Amino acid sequence: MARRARRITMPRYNPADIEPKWQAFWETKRTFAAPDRPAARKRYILDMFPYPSGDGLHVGHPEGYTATDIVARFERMRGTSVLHPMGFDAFGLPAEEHAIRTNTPPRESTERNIANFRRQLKMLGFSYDWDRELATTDVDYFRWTQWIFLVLFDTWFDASAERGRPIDALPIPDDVARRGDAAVRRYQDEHRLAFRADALVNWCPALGTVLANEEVIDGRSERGGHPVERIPLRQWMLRITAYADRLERDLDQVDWPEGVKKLQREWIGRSVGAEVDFFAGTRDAFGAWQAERSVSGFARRPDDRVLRVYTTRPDTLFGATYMVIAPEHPFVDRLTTGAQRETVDAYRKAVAAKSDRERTEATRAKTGVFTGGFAINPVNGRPIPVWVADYVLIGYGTGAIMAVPAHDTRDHEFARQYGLPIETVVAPIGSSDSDSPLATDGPSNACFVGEGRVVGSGPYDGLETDACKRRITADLAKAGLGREAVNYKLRDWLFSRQRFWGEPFPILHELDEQGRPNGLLRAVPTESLPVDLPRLDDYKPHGRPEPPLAKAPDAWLYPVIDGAPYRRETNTMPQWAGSCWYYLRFIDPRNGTSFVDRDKEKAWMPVDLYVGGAEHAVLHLLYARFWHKVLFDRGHVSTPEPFQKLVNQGMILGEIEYSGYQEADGAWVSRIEVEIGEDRRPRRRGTSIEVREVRLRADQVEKQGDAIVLREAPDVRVWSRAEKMSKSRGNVVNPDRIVRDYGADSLRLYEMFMGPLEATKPWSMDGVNGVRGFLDRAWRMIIDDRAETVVLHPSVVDERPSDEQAKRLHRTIKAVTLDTEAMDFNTAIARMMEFVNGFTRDTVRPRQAMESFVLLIAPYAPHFAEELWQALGHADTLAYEPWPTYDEALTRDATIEVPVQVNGKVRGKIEVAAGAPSDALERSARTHERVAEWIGGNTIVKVIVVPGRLVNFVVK
RNA sequence: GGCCGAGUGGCGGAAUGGCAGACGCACAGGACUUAAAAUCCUGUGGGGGGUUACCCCCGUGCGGGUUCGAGUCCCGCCUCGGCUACCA
Repeated sequence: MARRARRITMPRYNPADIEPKWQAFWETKRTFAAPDRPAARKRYILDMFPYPSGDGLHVGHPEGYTATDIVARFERMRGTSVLHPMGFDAFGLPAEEHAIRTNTPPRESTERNIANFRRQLKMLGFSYDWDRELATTDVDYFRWTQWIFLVLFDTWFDASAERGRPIDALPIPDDVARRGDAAVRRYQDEHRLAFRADALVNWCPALGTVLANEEVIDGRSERGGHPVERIPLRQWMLRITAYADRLERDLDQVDWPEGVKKLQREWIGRSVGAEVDFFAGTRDAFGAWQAERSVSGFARRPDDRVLRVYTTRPDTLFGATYMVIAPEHPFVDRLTTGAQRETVDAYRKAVAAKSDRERTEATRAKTGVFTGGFAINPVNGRPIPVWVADYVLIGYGTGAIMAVPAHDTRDHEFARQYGLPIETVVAPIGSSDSDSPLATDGPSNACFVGEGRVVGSGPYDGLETDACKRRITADLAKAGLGREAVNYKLRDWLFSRQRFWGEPFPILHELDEQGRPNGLLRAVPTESLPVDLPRLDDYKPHGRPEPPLAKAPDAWLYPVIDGAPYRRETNTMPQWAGSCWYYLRFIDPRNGTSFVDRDKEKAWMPVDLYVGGAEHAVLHLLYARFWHKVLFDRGHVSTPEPFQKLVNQGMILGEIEYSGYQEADGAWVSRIEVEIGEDRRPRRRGTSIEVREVRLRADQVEKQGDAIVLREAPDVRVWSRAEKMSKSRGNVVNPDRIVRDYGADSLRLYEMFMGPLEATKPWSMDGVNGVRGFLDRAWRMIIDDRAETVVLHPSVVDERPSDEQAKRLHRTIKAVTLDTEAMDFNTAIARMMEFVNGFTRDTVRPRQAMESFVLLIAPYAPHFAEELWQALGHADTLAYEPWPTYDEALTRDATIEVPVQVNGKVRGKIEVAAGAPSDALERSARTHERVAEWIGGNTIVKVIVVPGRLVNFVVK
């Protein structure tokens, strides 16, 4: 027994021994501490830091982390100065919910969860510089989050210079200045990048708390299913819209996946069109108004008599047959006639009760009511009815539209539903074909949203869409009735949350003599930062629609500064805040006087490689870019963009599962006979017979042609698919278990070997086992597994590699180097497997080749490599050993095999010298016996020769 | 509905427009063993032919196209996955 135990623990590859050993080594030697400033070439390699949930890491985390770790270790070995830090995005709802449930401060559970995450990350052997670890919840960290907020608060956007500038530099109009100091301060407050405005919040009376959007599902609270109301509350906003153009434009500078750039562009949603004023008065007064406008020009703000719309299709103005205003539009009351008042009021009330989600449910039929009022189309003087409908949003454009049902699908749907006229004003170019929508559906029913030629529009007839847009817009501008306008889908960022577990705003509200806020704000002086969270007696909701911090002790809530009493801002920042700038703090995490040292920032920024999930493609990355640009404008950072290269790792799904469907009596139902009903329950197609999904084992099914069928009943098709890992499906893979059973290096290697980093891939336990088998074989290639201690395999000797071995070695070095650079980790691993397969067969394994191999695999399986490096006689870590180099000449064969095709089909192969020229190739190919047979008596029409690749005879 | 991505052996996947299926898993056969496990070796897209070396046909979701040549490029579809949702 004793002998057996020794055999297993020593010479066999045993990750349970060597992984903790090397982790301890790296930690005590501070192997991966990054220099303050890079020495030579630098790489800042960053992971999107995790939210430390109570569940710990799932296998998706190590995917991206392993990828960046490989790049970091690879770069260090190439002499690059590497900054590779890790931290925790630790504010968040789950911790607060836990706090409410258990009445313990959220910091306690947060720190427990961080400790668990840290343990798991260290167990995987990532080469982070742990000296730089931070959490967004650290008081030392959010002190600077608050400081940056004050930078935003101190900045206004100078549109003419297109950049943020100090609020002191904001020009104050004379009339404001004349009204005194308070008026000036209010004017400044209105122009800050951080400002306050009324916005709707989700207030749940039953829970007595305000809910985040993600806590509201179908108008009810996620917990308990209680109704949620939308009530207005004074909120902090960040003026991200001011940066919309730059956020869009600067996407050209970064090396990001095109898909992510596109998502951001669409989220910003820049569109160019026109604002047009419709006179909302009588036809008689219209002429006078027109005359007035032709003198005064287009009004900066529309007065009470006009309804202003935004359109991207001014060319369709003649087709506007009605107008729609949003239910929240201030003109609703004015336009509503007595007869319609009751209907309109009822409609608005009904709409107000609906959640955003209900309102935007696309499958829902459009609703709306007529106001009884009319407005006059400025291009033809025709009065058209004004409706109220919730398909028009108050927050976009002007909150009012001209409806052109012939050329807009939404207007078309609405018009058909309420019997409003549809008038065609654009004809598709070349529309005489029978397949045009106009021809098939009849002009009055058609909806053509494309561009074409203008018809039925008086003087504009015959123009093409673009030309007509320009002409009409210019004509309207001349008449003072319209102007070109740009709009964005992007809205200002609602930045406050009614939560405890977030960064407090460093803002004070001035109080009047009665102790009530007078509406004037004061920033907490930067030397008084941080504003820490107070300790609360309990974390239960207080039942009022205001933040939990309103429950804070008076000593916190009502500070006195310079003898004046203030009330602290009680909102907290959203979770996004901390992640907007953590990459900067990593550069200088313990700086007590500045958020980051200017020189260090200059030396390390930008982040060269940023890896994370695609779920952050828009919000996190857009918010961080926005903050970065503000800091850039104010001279605090040196680069206009924070993240140079972005890579999204793909999702890891559960193991492939097979499932079939059965009726209640056990009868199988083929997959194609199953449909999912409205209630999301599966039933037999076209019937009401419910069927249930049954999990099948792999040996119960087989593949027949394109279909997977039941082995016992081959006419029954079944499903084969991999699902997202989820607790409810029971297919979650726990990294702790994988590390225990296979080792961290196997987990790392497997996740990289599964497929391309960016692809969605199913998990496979057999795959993990297979990769472990590779490490076992590689171990035995170098270590004598029959010895009592870790000693080299007798085949490992100090000899020069044979020519054949040298070729294999140099080819492996080349392939692994290029693949690692390109982040093609799966193929790099395949090349290393080939190396092991080759050298395992050799009984002479030159030490030099073995050492190179160990260095190549080091970024991928670092513990494994360190142990072998030590066995090969090295005392120190290999983390900074020079990356192996290859000799291009040694990777090449002297002679190569070239396929010869006849009419594109391979009919033979010829052996030629590697550098053989075309004519030699062709000559050799012609002599090939079987090729000659295939050419036969035909005439050669053409010969294609690609030197080194192939010869192709085209014959007739 | 829109946008993005993907469809290649039994499975995960590989392939600058140039020999489809590298590498791994699984499976099968063999060696070692009293035996099993482990390990090592060999084979493995489908179909057909041949005594062996080997040869032929088909094959990258479907239908077209460009090209001497297409998994790869273009057009039109189908299926699956992800994201998104009336932005005028």
